[in-house]
Amino acid sequence: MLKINRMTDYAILVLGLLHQRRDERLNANDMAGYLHLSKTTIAKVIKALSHAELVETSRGVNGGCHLKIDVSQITVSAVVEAIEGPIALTACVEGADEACAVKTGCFLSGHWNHVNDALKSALESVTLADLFEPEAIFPPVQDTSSTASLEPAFQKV
Amino acid sequence: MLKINRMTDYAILVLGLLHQRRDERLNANDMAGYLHLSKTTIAKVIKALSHAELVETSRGVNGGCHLKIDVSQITVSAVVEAIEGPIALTACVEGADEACAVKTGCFLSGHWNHVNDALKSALESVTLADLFEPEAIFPPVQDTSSTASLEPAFQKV
DNA sequence: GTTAAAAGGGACTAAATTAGTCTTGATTTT
DNA sequence: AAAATCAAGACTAATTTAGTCCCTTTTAAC
Repeated sequence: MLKINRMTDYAILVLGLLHQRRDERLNANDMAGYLHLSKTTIAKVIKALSHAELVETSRGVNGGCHLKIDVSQITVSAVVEAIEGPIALTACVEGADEACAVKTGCFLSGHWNHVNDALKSALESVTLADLFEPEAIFPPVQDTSSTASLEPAFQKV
Repeated sequence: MLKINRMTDYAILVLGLLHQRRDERLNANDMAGYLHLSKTTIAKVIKALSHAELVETSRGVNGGCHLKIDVSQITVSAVVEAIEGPIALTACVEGADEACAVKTGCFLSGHWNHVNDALKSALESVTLADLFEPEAIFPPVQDTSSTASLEPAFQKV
């Protein structure tokens, strides 16, 4: 159905949370509480975001994670690529994980690149700031301990 | 990885074949031979294309299938939608198969629509004619019987 | 009419992908 | 040292996608 996957959804939530609490340093456990996701899943997302240099992490006691660049500079495309790898509609597209086996001589060769580029720039034209918009992204939470009071933006199926 | 799925690939091959041999009426069996795919898989693809009114089919002896409209009027988006259903990056998007469970009050609500629209128009801006281009799409085949001499444009993994 | 060749529809199985968990190791602060 | 935290990667479970099969309907040819 040409949809982004769940992990990418989560990543956007994580980035939204980090944006809202951008003067704090949140660890995976905290985020899990806020977002009602398991710590390990959050950890996996953070790993990818860190790898893509969208967030900065620090280990050890009081370690955690914060945004490396402002959400106005993070495109949807960047998040998708951070989690799902290069955007490549088909194996025929340059930059695909595994090259199309019949590339040479394939009658579609090259044409998919156009489609792909169009798609990519569509995703590049929207930043997370556009996505989140003005005010109150997440309703403020008083108690960061046991039970978080925040509903997930996307329901866990 | 945000890729179109295999069936959509096949659909594009089928449409390419129907375009090349547009004054014939091809049945699933013939196409299977040309494209090195199983008859049942082709049948499935045709079913969807027929449903989307991209091809016209006729049953019975000497039945088969041909393009309903010219490839210059078939967008990549139309093919994707024919096979994979409405283009909806997330459940938050209007027209998604199953609505986002927390739509009301979801802070991302509406914003995904922009992203999705951008993406959709990217896919709408390219027709199959653009994809196939000028000449010889499929190398001419002399013998339509047992062994087809045509390589598949996408390798079956 | 009967028969054979086709598509239509839908259920089912198998394969592939994605999500989620767990375990072990490396860092860093107290 | 000890505890908290991220890093890496293997592993399992869940979900999705691909592919097959069976039975029905239609239609041309005999």
